[in-house]
Amino acid sequence: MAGTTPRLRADARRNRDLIVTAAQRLFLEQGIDVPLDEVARQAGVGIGTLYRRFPDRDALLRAVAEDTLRRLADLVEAARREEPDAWHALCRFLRSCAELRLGELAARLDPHLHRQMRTGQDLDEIRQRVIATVLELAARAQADGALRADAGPLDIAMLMTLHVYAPANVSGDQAMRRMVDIMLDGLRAGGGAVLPGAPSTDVDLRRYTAVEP
Amino acid sequence: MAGTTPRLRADARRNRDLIVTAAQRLFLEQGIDVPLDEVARQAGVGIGTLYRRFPDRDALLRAVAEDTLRRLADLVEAARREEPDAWHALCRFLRSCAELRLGELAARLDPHLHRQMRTGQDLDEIRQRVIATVLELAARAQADGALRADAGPLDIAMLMTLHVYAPANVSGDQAMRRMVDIMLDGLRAGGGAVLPGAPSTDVDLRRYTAVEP
DNA sequence: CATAACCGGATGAAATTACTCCGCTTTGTT
DNA sequence: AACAAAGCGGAGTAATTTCATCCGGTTATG
Repeated sequence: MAGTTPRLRADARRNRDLIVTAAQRLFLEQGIDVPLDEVARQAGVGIGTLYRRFPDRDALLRAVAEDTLRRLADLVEAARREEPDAWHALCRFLRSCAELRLGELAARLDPHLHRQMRTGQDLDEIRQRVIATVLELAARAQADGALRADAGPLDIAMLMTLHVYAPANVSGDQAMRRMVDIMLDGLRAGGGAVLPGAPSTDVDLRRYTAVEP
Repeated sequence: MAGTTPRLRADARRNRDLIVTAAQRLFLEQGIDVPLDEVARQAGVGIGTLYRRFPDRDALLRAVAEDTLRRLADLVEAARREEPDAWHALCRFLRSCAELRLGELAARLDPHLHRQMRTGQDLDEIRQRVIATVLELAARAQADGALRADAGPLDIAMLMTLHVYAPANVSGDQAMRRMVDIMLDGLRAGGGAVLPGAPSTDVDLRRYTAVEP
């Protein structure tokens, strides 16, 4: 991502963004193997334009992943910055994350990125930032007594990549929101465990987050 | 499904089951558009065998759906029968449902079944049974004061179709189990809502279950 | 042991998807 | 304003994937 992009003409830049956005949506709706023609069509650009900017599917995949991680980082950092209370910050982040389905997208994208190691460094840096911030919030919320003591980072990670098939006439957004709210209720301090089940906190931590390693 | 199957030779029957089982697994792992060749391969039978038993993809889809719904019905009815306490029955059902990912499978399958209405009747009958039993359990649990008053059938429906991308080295089963446990904690009476968000109980009920209509 | 049912995979048809190429349009610069 | 460079679109072709059939050999069952 260094000198490869000396500059991009205004229209080119705009189209590039349209493509990434369309890809993001389609990856979620139809899986990451959607035909690239479809992506171009949805983005409202010609297929040639897409292929010029992204020589192959992997390039597009990486671009989408980078954008996703970046938005994720923005979300969690904004929440941390603007929300004094750690628990509220966590709630806010997880909620927006679910609504935008960013965590899910990242989780789906991730396995496909490890086949191509190049440019993986950039992505990894952002990912680490996300992980660190989320963990910090969780730790603080726990220290404040707001987050259950037996909740682990793994729980947060899973909350981030949650997905439900929304019943008809309920938007995916609403469904996700509701799910997350319920889970946050479950994670709040004060409730005992309904069923035995290991707290799953005894597993190596740093490795679990939106984007699994 | 009436007189179409006068009888099936022992090996034929066995192979049929192998195919359905393999399809079930692959539909979950790779989506319902896996190549049929792959299904045959995983089932350990020739492609010819598959096509003889299931003339086209839709036939296989329907067979898998039927099996899935049947297992779902067995689960919920067994839970209701063997567990005196409604809340515990509900927990048990939702837990096993999540572990086997039956709800998710049903949800994924459902939209594709409505293109072909034939034989839809049989399926619908089972589905109705599942829905009715789950709703009954939920109502009873609520009456017992175990399930939060502001929890709706929609919440149960969503719990059934939940899915998380399990982080590496954590099995999907474990992940699902944990998620469901947390959500059940959240749904238990006693906790207040973390965030506003409509209780989503004000939507038509009978229509939301594992298999959305 | 006879035969009807069943098995498997090689095989060709059909559909999907990937990717290139080039004449025309837009942008930004002098 | 006028020119050069960068960008655009999509028709068209190649490659791959997927579907679906057919038939010689095999196995269950009475």
